[in-house]
Amino acid sequence: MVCDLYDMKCNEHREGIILPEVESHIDVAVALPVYHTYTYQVPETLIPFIAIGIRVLVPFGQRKVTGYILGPSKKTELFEIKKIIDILDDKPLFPESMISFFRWIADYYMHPIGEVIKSALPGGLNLYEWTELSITEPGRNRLQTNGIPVLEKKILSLLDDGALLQKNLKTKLKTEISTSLIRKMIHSGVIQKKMILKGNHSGSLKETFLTFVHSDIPMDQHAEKRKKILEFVRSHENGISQKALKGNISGAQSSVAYLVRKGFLSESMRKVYRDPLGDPIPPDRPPDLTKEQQTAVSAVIRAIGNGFSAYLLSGVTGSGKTEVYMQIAEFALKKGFSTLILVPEIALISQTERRFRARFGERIAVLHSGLSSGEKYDQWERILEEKVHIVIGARSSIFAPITRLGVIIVDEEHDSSYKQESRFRYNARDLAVVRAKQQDAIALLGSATPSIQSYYNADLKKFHRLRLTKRVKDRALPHVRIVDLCQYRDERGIRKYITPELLQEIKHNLSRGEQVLLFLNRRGYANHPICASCGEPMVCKNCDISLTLHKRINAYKCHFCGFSKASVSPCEKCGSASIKLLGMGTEKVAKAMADLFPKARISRMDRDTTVKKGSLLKILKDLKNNNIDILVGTQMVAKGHDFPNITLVGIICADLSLNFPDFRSSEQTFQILAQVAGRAGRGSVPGRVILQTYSPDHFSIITAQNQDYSKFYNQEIIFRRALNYPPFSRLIQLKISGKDQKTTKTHAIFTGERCKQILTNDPTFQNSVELLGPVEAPLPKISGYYRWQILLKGSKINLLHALVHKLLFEDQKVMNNRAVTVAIDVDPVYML
DNA sequence: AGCACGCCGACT
DNA sequence: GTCGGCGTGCTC
Repeated sequence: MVCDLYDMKCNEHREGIILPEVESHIDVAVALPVYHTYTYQVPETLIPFIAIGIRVLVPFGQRKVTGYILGPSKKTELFEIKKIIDILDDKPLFPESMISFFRWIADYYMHPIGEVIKSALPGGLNLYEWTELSITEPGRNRLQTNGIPVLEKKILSLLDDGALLQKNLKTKLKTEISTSLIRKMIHSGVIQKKMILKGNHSGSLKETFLTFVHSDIPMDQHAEKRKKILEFVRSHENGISQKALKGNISGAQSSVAYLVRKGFLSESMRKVYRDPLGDPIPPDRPPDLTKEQQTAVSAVIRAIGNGFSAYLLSGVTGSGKTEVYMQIAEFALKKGFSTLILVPEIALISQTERRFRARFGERIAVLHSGLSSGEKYDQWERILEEKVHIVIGARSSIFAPITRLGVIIVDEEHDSSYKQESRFRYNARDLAVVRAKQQDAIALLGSATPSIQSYYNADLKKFHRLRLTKRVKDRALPHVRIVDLCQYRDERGIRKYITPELLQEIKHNLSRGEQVLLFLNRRGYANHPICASCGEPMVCKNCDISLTLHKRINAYKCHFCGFSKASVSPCEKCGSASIKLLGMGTEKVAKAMADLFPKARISRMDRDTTVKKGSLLKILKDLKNNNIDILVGTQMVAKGHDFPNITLVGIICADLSLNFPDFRSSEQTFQILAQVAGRAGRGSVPGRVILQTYSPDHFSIITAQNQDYSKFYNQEIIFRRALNYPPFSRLIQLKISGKDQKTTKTHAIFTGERCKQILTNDPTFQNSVELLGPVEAPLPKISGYYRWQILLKGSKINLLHALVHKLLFEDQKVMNNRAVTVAIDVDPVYML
């Protein structure tokens, strides 16, 4: 039932998309958080119109909901089978081959299959039936009378302004309303309920197109303009959209209406694709490959079309991995296969995406979180109709509806943004391998700093290893100098971090007109404000986490929940107005640079300066055109950008991620340092890096100095083995959270007890599953929610699955608590 | 998720 | 007695 990642056996393919015509019973996954699928009957007349992957409207309990056809029903009839109400699509929304993928995901991540499919598809498509409440005539009369209960009066007056969905009424009232009161009011006739269907916002965008018919127009005072329009339309052989015409000839509206009415022009609706790509990018041509690149490319293209295999491409920063990807995609295209490229989720458009666009132009589809659901739907349709064969996008693109899949490429495979940390917790990097295996495709994971997990898989020969050890054009790796921050501990303020060594190198660069990149993985000005008189730290009221001062907006901000308060706020405890600003972020570093080098052009690149659409592109453009001398940034600067003019990278403080209470902190630190250092010297001038740290002897830092991945790996793997952490064990984390401190704690302890009971009572678990916790989470309160966690550790994932399965289905009390949520995180990444 | 049912304490 | 709050279970 449950499959081991990378070793799954659920690889069934069903052929053909039309269900057997004799079969009128279908298996449907409803788009709701329910774990089972349901059987429905299709009326004889509708049978020709159904297929796997088509959505249907079905009766479910008291209402109608959207469901997805998974296939013919195999269940025996032990219950009354209802009929489907409607068919919502005229063609499937995804190829049939994806059903087994969805099924696998639902099992592996223990998530309801309907929800899995729903989050895979572009949003806003589904129909649901909701209860709408409205006031009646007797209700209006009652509203005028005196002495009616407060709550009832509130409801009546809200509904008097217009009908409301029951669920919206609940949010508007703020206080919890009982279904009983509503029921009573319906019964007494002051309000009434009606079921209404809602949803389905997106779909194809259609525009009016005009085509030329003839031009024998009567000669009157409008003739000149009409002639002009006719000639313009005539010059467009395939017709022109009304929108484009209006853009070219002002005031064409009324004339067009006339010309259409009289038959000089003909009007038709055509599907148009909304273009999410924005600025055009100049095209490029494939360069000559290095020997190593050539080896990597040919290894992969030989394998395309010959069944599943997986590759790990480890190539140092600047070794030209993207070029390898592009040539593989080009070859796959020639062979008639599609390529899916996953890139880390970063602000709107990544360097990799831009380079693919430059090479392939309109032949690619992009999918990322910056698209509206309409734009996403258009891209989805282009892929589904096989109009494009290269798809590039972030995490959720792993669900792109590609039919003839040849290769799935995961760029920067170590990046944690492949892991989704909300509602449906999955890892797109892992799913890439699973999907490739199911569809007989190639999985290619690439990184300069591969995850320990993937490198270990290569050790186990699950992945073939491909290496790029040299930078392109024989460019040298940057020289990294480590500066021990301990010797500057007693300096005042910013001098603790802007060391003489760093200063000297910056001066050197500025004098030569070369660019500097300063990296600090923390945004804002000061991240640790404390009261100068009583020492109380300034914390967020929702999160129990230190607030960060942001000078630009003149306010303290919480980086977890977004809460903010004015920068003049006094101490909550003693009321003193004098606040000491300890700690520092990119804003403070940028200011220090401006003070030290008043003539230098300084820019900042972090989430605060890039939220506005286009602002990231502007920074990148300024860098490219040498309009920036010093760029200060967070980890955002380390992600896939190519800055050819940067020759000096200063890492202000390398220790920030080293002390996290997380078994992956060394790995994360090595990755970020090696990546940032790799930003230096990507042009013709060799790069230098100043790496400042309080732990100059830590192996993550020493190995990052030489970008020596295998040395890092060999040390880290010893720790993992000794402590039995992944990749030597598997983990499932139960994340328990609730608004009430006490009930959350109680439920966490209760859940822990249930786990312990199952483990001791069932002999299959003996000595093979380890229970750690329940404990309060390292960040015990975020956004007003108290957080606890339980970690399940074992050598076999199927035993961990079996345990959680028992919690899910045999003990309703654990998962069905209304006040406390227990989230299941299979292969957790973020464990704070 | 959303809805109904039914058990209980508080009130006429 | 009955109203309304809340926990529980079900949806083909």
